[in-house]
Amino acid sequence: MPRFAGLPPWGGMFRGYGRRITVPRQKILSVLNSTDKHLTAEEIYFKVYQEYPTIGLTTVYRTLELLAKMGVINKFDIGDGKARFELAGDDKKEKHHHHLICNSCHRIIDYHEFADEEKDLIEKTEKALSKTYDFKIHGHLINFYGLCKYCAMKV
Amino acid sequence: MPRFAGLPPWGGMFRGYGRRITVPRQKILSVLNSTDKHLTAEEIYFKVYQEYPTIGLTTVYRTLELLAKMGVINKFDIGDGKARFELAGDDKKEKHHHHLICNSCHRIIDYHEFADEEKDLIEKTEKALSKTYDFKIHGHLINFYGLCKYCAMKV
DNA sequence: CTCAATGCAAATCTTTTGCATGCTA
DNA sequence: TAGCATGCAAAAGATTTGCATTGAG
Repeated sequence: MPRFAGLPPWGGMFRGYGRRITVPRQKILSVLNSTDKHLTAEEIYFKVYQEYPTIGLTTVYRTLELLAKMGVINKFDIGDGKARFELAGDDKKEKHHHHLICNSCHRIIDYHEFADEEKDLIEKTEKALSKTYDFKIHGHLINFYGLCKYCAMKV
Repeated sequence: MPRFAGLPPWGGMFRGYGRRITVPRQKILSVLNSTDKHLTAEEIYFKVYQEYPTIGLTTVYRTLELLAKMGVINKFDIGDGKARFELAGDDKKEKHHHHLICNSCHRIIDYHEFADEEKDLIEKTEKALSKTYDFKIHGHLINFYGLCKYCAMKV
Protein backbone atom coordinates (compact mmCIF):
# COMPACT_ATOMS: atom_id res chain seq x y z
CA MET A 1 0.00 0.00 0.00
CA PRO A 2 1.90 2.98 -1.33
CA ARG A 3 1.71 6.00 0.85
CA PHE A 4 1.91 8.46 -2.03
CA ALA A 5 -0.01 7.56 -5.15
CA GLY A 6 1.21 10.32 -7.45
CA LEU A 7 4.53 12.07 -7.58
CA PRO A 8 6.37 11.88 -4.32
CA PRO A 9 6.82 15.21 -2.59
CA TRP A 10 10.47 14.64 -1.79
CA GLY A 11 11.95 16.59 -4.66
CA GLY A 12 11.67 19.83 -2.78
CA MET A 13 13.22 18.32 0.30
CA PHE A 14 16.37 17.36 -1.55
CA ARG A 15 16.72 20.75 -3.14
CA GLY A 16 16.02 22.43 0.17
CA TYR A 17 19.04 20.67 1.59
CA GLY A 18 21.20 21.49 -1.38
CA ARG A 19 21.12 17.86 -2.49
CA ARG A 20 20.35 16.51 -5.93
CA ILE A 21 17.56 14.37 -7.21
CA THR A 22 19.05 11.38 -8.96
CA VAL A 23 17.74 8.20 -10.49
CA PRO A 24 19.14 5.91 -7.75
CA ARG A 25 17.54 8.07 -5.07
CA GLN A 26 14.21 8.06 -6.83
CA LYS A 27 14.31 4.30 -7.21
CA ILE A 28 15.17 3.78 -3.56
CA LEU A 29 12.37 6.05 -2.42
CA SER A 30 10.03 4.29 -4.79
CA VAL A 31 10.86 0.93 -3.24
CA LEU A 32 10.34 2.25 0.27
CA ASN A 33 7.08 3.83 -0.82
CA SER A 34 5.63 0.63 -2.21
CA THR A 35 6.02 -1.61 0.79
CA ASP A 36 4.91 -1.62 4.37
CA LYS A 37 7.67 -3.96 5.44
CA HIS A 38 10.83 -3.05 7.29
CA LEU A 39 13.45 -3.63 4.61
CA THR A 40 17.17 -4.15 5.05
CA ALA A 41 19.67 -2.26 2.91
CA GLU A 42 20.34 -5.40 0.93
CA GLU A 43 16.67 -6.06 0.31
CA ILE A 44 16.26 -2.53 -0.96
CA TYR A 45 19.33 -3.01 -3.11
CA PHE A 46 17.93 -6.13 -4.75
CA LYS A 47 14.56 -4.56 -5.39
CA VAL A 48 16.11 -1.53 -7.03
CA TYR A 49 18.56 -3.75 -8.88
CA GLN A 50 15.74 -5.46 -10.74
CA GLU A 51 14.85 -2.37 -12.71
CA TYR A 52 18.11 -0.49 -12.35
CA PRO A 53 20.98 -2.97 -12.40
CA THR A 54 23.74 -0.39 -12.25
CA ILE A 55 22.80 0.47 -8.70
CA GLY A 56 25.51 -0.15 -6.10
CA LEU A 57 25.06 -1.28 -2.52
CA THR A 58 27.16 1.65 -1.39
CA THR A 59 24.75 4.09 -2.93
CA VAL A 60 21.88 2.40 -1.16
CA TYR A 61 23.64 2.76 2.18
CA ARG A 62 24.56 6.36 1.52
CA THR A 63 21.10 7.28 0.36
CA LEU A 64 19.49 5.63 3.34
CA GLU A 65 21.79 7.50 5.66
CA LEU A 66 20.91 10.77 4.00
CA LEU A 67 17.19 10.08 4.07
CA ALA A 68 17.38 9.21 7.75
CA LYS A 69 19.14 12.48 8.46
CA MET A 70 16.51 14.33 6.47
CA GLY A 71 13.88 12.65 8.58
CA VAL A 72 12.26 10.99 5.57
CA ILE A 73 12.88 7.47 6.80
CA ASN A 74 13.51 5.72 10.08
CA LYS A 75 16.31 3.29 10.73
CA PHE A 76 16.06 0.67 13.40
CA ASP A 77 17.47 -2.65 14.38
CA ILE A 78 15.64 -5.76 15.41
CA GLY A 79 18.62 -7.62 16.81
CA ASP A 80 19.68 -9.76 13.87
CA GLY A 81 22.60 -7.57 12.94
CA LYS A 82 20.97 -5.84 9.99
CA ALA A 83 19.50 -2.36 10.06
CA ARG A 84 15.99 -1.91 8.73
CA PHE A 85 14.39 1.09 7.09
CA GLU A 86 10.98 2.47 6.36
CA LEU A 87 9.30 5.73 5.46
CA ALA A 88 8.62 8.02 8.38
CA GLY A 89 5.38 9.40 6.81
CA ASP A 90 2.47 10.81 8.75
CA ASP A 91 0.10 7.92 8.37
CA LYS A 92 -0.59 7.05 11.98
CA LYS A 93 -1.30 3.40 11.35
CA GLU A 94 1.99 2.79 9.67
CA LYS A 95 4.00 4.68 12.22
CA HIS A 96 3.35 1.96 14.76
CA HIS A 97 5.96 -0.76 14.92
CA HIS A 98 5.04 -3.48 17.22
CA HIS A 99 7.00 -6.64 17.46
CA LEU A 100 7.44 -9.70 19.53
CA ILE A 101 11.04 -10.76 19.08
CA CYS A 102 12.31 -14.18 20.03
CA ASN A 103 15.66 -14.06 21.80
CA SER A 104 16.45 -17.54 20.60
CA CYS A 105 15.47 -17.99 16.96
CA HIS A 106 15.07 -14.25 16.27
CA ARG A 107 11.64 -14.83 14.80
CA ILE A 108 9.62 -11.63 14.56
CA ILE A 109 5.90 -11.58 15.22
CA ASP A 110 4.08 -8.43 14.17
CA TYR A 111 1.11 -7.68 16.30
CA HIS A 112 -1.65 -5.14 15.84
CA GLU A 113 -3.56 -5.32 19.07
CA PHE A 114 -3.86 -2.26 21.28
CA ALA A 115 -3.19 0.11 18.43
CA ASP A 116 -5.71 2.61 19.76
CA GLU A 117 -4.62 2.62 23.37
CA GLU A 118 -1.02 2.78 22.32
CA LYS A 119 -1.70 5.50 19.82
CA ASP A 120 -3.09 7.78 22.48
CA LEU A 121 -0.22 7.27 24.85
CA ILE A 122 2.38 7.45 22.12
CA GLU A 123 1.02 10.67 20.73
CA LYS A 124 0.87 12.25 24.12
CA THR A 125 4.37 11.06 24.94
CA GLU A 126 5.72 12.17 21.61
CA LYS A 127 4.36 15.63 22.00
CA ALA A 128 5.73 16.08 25.50
CA LEU A 129 9.15 14.60 24.78
CA SER A 130 9.44 16.61 21.63
CA LYS A 131 8.97 19.76 23.65
CA THR A 132 11.00 18.78 26.70
CA TYR A 133 14.05 17.66 24.77
CA ASP A 134 13.66 19.86 21.71
CA PHE A 135 13.68 16.71 19.62
CA LYS A 136 12.00 16.27 16.25
CA ILE A 137 10.28 12.90 16.42
CA HIS A 138 9.70 11.06 13.16
CA GLY A 139 8.65 7.66 14.37
CA HIS A 140 8.86 5.09 17.08
CA LEU A 141 9.37 1.44 17.77
CA ILE A 142 7.97 -0.88 20.41
CA ASN A 143 9.52 -4.30 20.85
CA PHE A 144 8.77 -7.05 23.29
CA TYR A 145 11.56 -9.56 23.84
CA GLY A 146 11.33 -13.12 25.04
CA LEU A 147 10.94 -16.65 23.80
CA CYS A 148 8.48 -17.83 21.18
CA LYS A 149 6.45 -20.94 21.83
CA TYR A 150 8.87 -23.15 19.92
CA CYS A 151 11.98 -21.93 21.68
CA ALA A 152 10.47 -21.70 25.14
CA MET A 153 10.40 -25.49 25.31
CA LYS A 154 13.73 -26.08 23.64
CA VAL A 155 16.33 -23.61 24.80
CA MET B 1 21.94 -0.96 42.01
CA PRO B 2 22.34 -4.72 42.04
CA ARG B 3 19.16 -6.59 41.55
CA PHE B 4 20.22 -9.51 43.70
CA ALA B 5 22.17 -8.71 46.82
CA GLY B 6 23.13 -12.22 47.89
CA LEU B 7 23.84 -15.27 45.82
CA PRO B 8 22.27 -15.11 42.43
CA PRO B 9 19.58 -17.71 41.79
CA TRP B 10 20.88 -18.70 38.39
CA GLY B 11 22.77 -21.77 39.40
CA GLY B 12 19.70 -23.90 39.25
CA MET B 13 18.79 -22.54 35.86
CA PHE B 14 22.06 -23.66 34.35
CA ARG B 15 21.80 -27.12 35.79
CA GLY B 16 18.19 -27.32 34.71
CA TYR B 17 19.32 -26.85 31.14
CA GLY B 18 22.15 -29.32 31.44
CA ARG B 19 24.67 -26.49 31.35
CA ARG B 20 27.58 -25.94 33.67
CA ILE B 21 28.28 -23.17 36.11
CA THR B 22 31.71 -21.79 35.34
CA VAL B 23 33.79 -18.90 36.55
CA PRO B 24 33.46 -16.88 33.32
CA ARG B 25 29.69 -17.26 33.44
CA GLN B 26 29.52 -16.19 37.04
CA LYS B 27 31.66 -13.15 36.33
CA ILE B 28 29.53 -12.13 33.37
CA LEU B 29 26.34 -12.46 35.35
CA SER B 30 27.92 -10.53 38.16
CA VAL B 31 28.74 -7.64 35.84
CA LEU B 32 25.23 -7.59 34.43
CA ASN B 33 23.85 -7.72 37.94
CA SER B 34 25.77 -4.72 39.16
CA THR B 35 24.78 -2.19 36.56
CA ASP B 36 21.58 -0.69 35.28
CA LYS B 37 23.12 0.31 31.98
CA HIS B 38 22.71 -1.42 28.65
CA LEU B 39 26.16 -2.88 28.11
CA THR B 40 27.74 -4.02 24.88
CA ALA B 41 29.56 -7.34 24.67
CA GLU B 42 32.86 -5.54 24.62
CA GLU B 43 32.02 -3.44 27.66
CA ILE B 44 31.09 -6.58 29.54
CA TYR B 45 34.30 -8.18 28.37
CA PHE B 46 36.43 -5.33 29.72
CA LYS B 47 34.64 -5.28 33.04
CA VAL B 48 35.12 -9.00 33.52
CA TYR B 49 38.68 -8.73 32.26
CA GLN B 50 39.64 -6.49 35.16
CA GLU B 51 39.24 -9.21 37.70
CA TYR B 52 39.52 -12.21 35.43
CA PRO B 53 42.05 -11.44 32.68
CA THR B 54 41.92 -14.86 31.06
CA ILE B 55 38.39 -14.20 29.85
CA GLY B 56 37.94 -14.25 26.06
CA LEU B 57 35.60 -12.11 24.00
CA THR B 58 34.28 -15.25 22.38
CA THR B 59 33.20 -16.61 25.71
CA VAL B 60 31.38 -13.40 26.46
CA TYR B 61 29.48 -13.61 23.20
CA ARG B 62 28.66 -17.27 23.69
CA THR B 63 27.54 -16.77 27.27
CA LEU B 64 25.36 -13.82 26.34
CA GLU B 65 23.72 -15.82 23.60
CA LEU B 66 23.03 -18.66 26.00
CA LEU B 67 21.66 -16.34 28.66
CA ALA B 68 19.37 -14.69 26.13
CA LYS B 69 18.07 -18.08 25.09
CA MET B 70 17.52 -18.99 28.70
CA GLY B 71 15.55 -15.78 29.10
CA VAL B 72 17.90 -14.46 31.77
CA ILE B 73 18.94 -11.42 29.76
CA ASN B 74 17.57 -9.34 26.91
CA LYS B 75 19.47 -8.39 23.81
CA PHE B 76 18.60 -5.33 21.81
CA ASP B 77 20.07 -2.90 19.37
CA ILE B 78 19.96 0.84 19.46
CA GLY B 79 21.13 1.42 15.92
CA ASP B 80 24.84 1.95 16.36
CA GLY B 81 25.82 -1.50 15.19
CA LYS B 82 26.52 -2.99 18.60
CA ALA B 83 24.14 -5.25 20.48
CA ARG B 84 23.36 -4.38 24.08
CA PHE B 85 22.45 -6.62 26.96
CA GLU B 86 20.80 -6.42 30.35
CA LEU B 87 19.20 -8.65 32.92
CA ALA B 88 15.59 -9.49 32.21
CA GLY B 89 14.68 -9.51 35.93
CA ASP B 90 11.27 -8.74 37.34
CA ASP B 91 11.96 -5.27 38.61
CA LYS B 92 9.39 -3.26 36.72
CA LYS B 93 11.35 -0.03 36.76
CA GLU B 94 14.36 -1.53 35.12
CA LYS B 95 12.44 -3.40 32.52
CA HIS B 96 11.50 -0.16 30.81
CA HIS B 97 13.80 1.02 28.03
CA HIS B 98 12.89 4.41 26.81
CA HIS B 99 15.04 6.27 24.39
CA LEU B 100 15.04 9.19 22.06
CA ILE B 101 17.45 8.28 19.29
CA CYS B 102 18.84 10.81 16.85
CA ASN B 103 18.88 9.53 13.28
CA SER B 104 21.77 11.81 12.47
CA CYS B 105 24.36 11.80 15.24
CA HIS B 106 23.00 8.65 16.96
CA ARG B 107 22.88 10.43 20.27
CA ILE B 108 20.70 8.59 22.79
CA ILE B 109 18.56 10.46 25.27
CA ASP B 110 17.11 8.35 28.08
CA TYR B 111 13.82 9.66 29.30
CA HIS B 112 11.81 8.73 32.36
CA GLU B 113 8.59 10.61 31.86
CA PHE B 114 5.33 8.70 31.58
CA ALA B 115 6.74 5.67 33.33
CA ASP B 116 3.47 5.03 35.13
CA GLU B 117 1.15 5.44 32.19
CA GLU B 118 3.42 3.34 30.06
CA LYS B 119 3.77 0.72 32.72
CA ASP B 120 0.05 0.15 32.87
CA LEU B 121 -0.36 -0.15 29.15
CA ILE B 122 2.78 -2.24 28.77
CA GLU B 123 1.74 -4.69 31.44
CA LYS B 124 -1.71 -5.08 29.99
CA THR B 125 -0.29 -5.50 26.51
CA GLU B 126 2.33 -7.93 27.69
CA LYS B 127 -0.19 -10.13 29.37
CA ALA B 128 -2.51 -10.25 26.40
CA LEU B 129 0.21 -10.79 23.79
CA SER B 130 1.80 -13.43 25.90
CA LYS B 131 -1.45 -15.35 25.86
CA THR B 132 -2.45 -14.69 22.26
CA TYR B 133 0.88 -15.66 20.76
CA ASP B 134 2.03 -18.14 23.37
CA PHE B 135 5.12 -16.02 23.80
CA LYS B 136 7.18 -15.75 26.97
CA ILE B 137 7.90 -12.04 27.37
CA HIS B 138 11.03 -11.08 29.30
CA GLY B 139 11.31 -7.40 28.56
CA HIS B 140 10.55 -4.62 26.16
CA LEU B 141 11.97 -1.60 24.45
CA ILE B 142 10.44 1.69 23.41
CA ASN B 143 12.38 3.98 21.09
CA PHE B 144 11.46 7.26 19.51
CA TYR B 145 13.42 8.20 16.41
CA GLY B 146 14.06 11.59 14.94
CA LEU B 147 16.49 14.46 15.04
CA CYS B 148 17.99 16.01 18.13
CA LYS B 149 18.08 19.76 18.47
CA TYR B 150 21.61 20.01 17.16
CA CYS B 151 21.03 17.91 14.05
CA ALA B 152 17.60 19.30 13.24
CA MET B 153 19.21 22.56 12.21
CA LYS B 154 22.20 21.04 10.47
CA VAL B 155 21.19 18.00 8.48
C1' DC C 1 36.30 -40.06 32.79
C1' DT C 2 33.09 -37.48 29.63
C1' DC C 3 31.45 -33.92 27.35
C1' DA C 4 30.45 -29.10 27.85
C1' DA C 5 33.10 -24.81 28.00
C1' DT C 6 36.97 -22.01 26.82
C1' DG C 7 40.16 -19.14 24.16
C1' DC C 8 42.74 -18.24 20.30
C1' DA C 9 42.88 -17.43 15.39
C1' DA C 10 40.54 -17.23 11.30
C1' DA C 11 36.32 -16.52 8.91
C1' DT C 12 31.91 -14.04 8.10
C1' DC C 13 28.89 -10.49 7.45
C1' DT C 14 27.25 -5.82 7.49
C1' DT C 15 28.46 -1.21 6.90
C1' DT C 16 31.90 2.46 5.88
C1' DT C 17 35.62 4.79 3.42
C1' DG C 18 38.98 6.11 -0.45
C1' DC C 19 39.11 7.47 -4.89
C1' DA C 20 38.50 8.14 -9.76
C1' DT C 21 34.60 8.99 -12.76
C1' DG C 22 29.88 10.51 -13.90
C1' DC C 23 26.13 13.57 -13.84
C1' DT C 24 22.74 17.25 -11.86
C1' DA C 25 21.81 21.94 -11.55
C1' DT D 1 31.63 24.13 -15.25
C1' DA D 2 31.51 23.04 -10.22
C1' DG D 3 30.60 20.10 -6.88
C1' DC D 4 27.58 16.56 -5.38
C1' DA D 5 26.68 11.61 -6.43
C1' DT D 6 28.06 7.06 -7.88
C1' DG D 7 30.25 2.55 -7.93
C1' DC D 8 33.99 -0.33 -7.33
C1' DA D 9 37.39 -2.14 -4.30
C1' DA D 10 39.32 -2.17 0.03
C1' DA D 11 38.84 -1.33 4.96
C1' DA D 12 36.67 -1.44 9.26
C1' DG D 13 33.92 -3.49 13.00
C1' DA D 14 31.07 -6.66 15.29
C1' DT D 15 30.02 -11.32 15.76
C1' DT D 16 30.60 -16.27 14.65
C1' DT D 17 33.03 -20.56 13.78
C1' DG D 18 36.83 -24.24 13.80
C1' DC D 19 39.63 -26.61 16.67
C1' DA D 20 42.66 -28.14 20.21
C1' DT D 21 42.74 -27.73 25.21
C1' DT D 22 40.72 -27.22 29.79
C1' DG D 23 37.75 -28.22 33.48
C1' DA D 24 32.96 -29.09 35.80
C1' DG D 25 30.25 -32.73 37.35
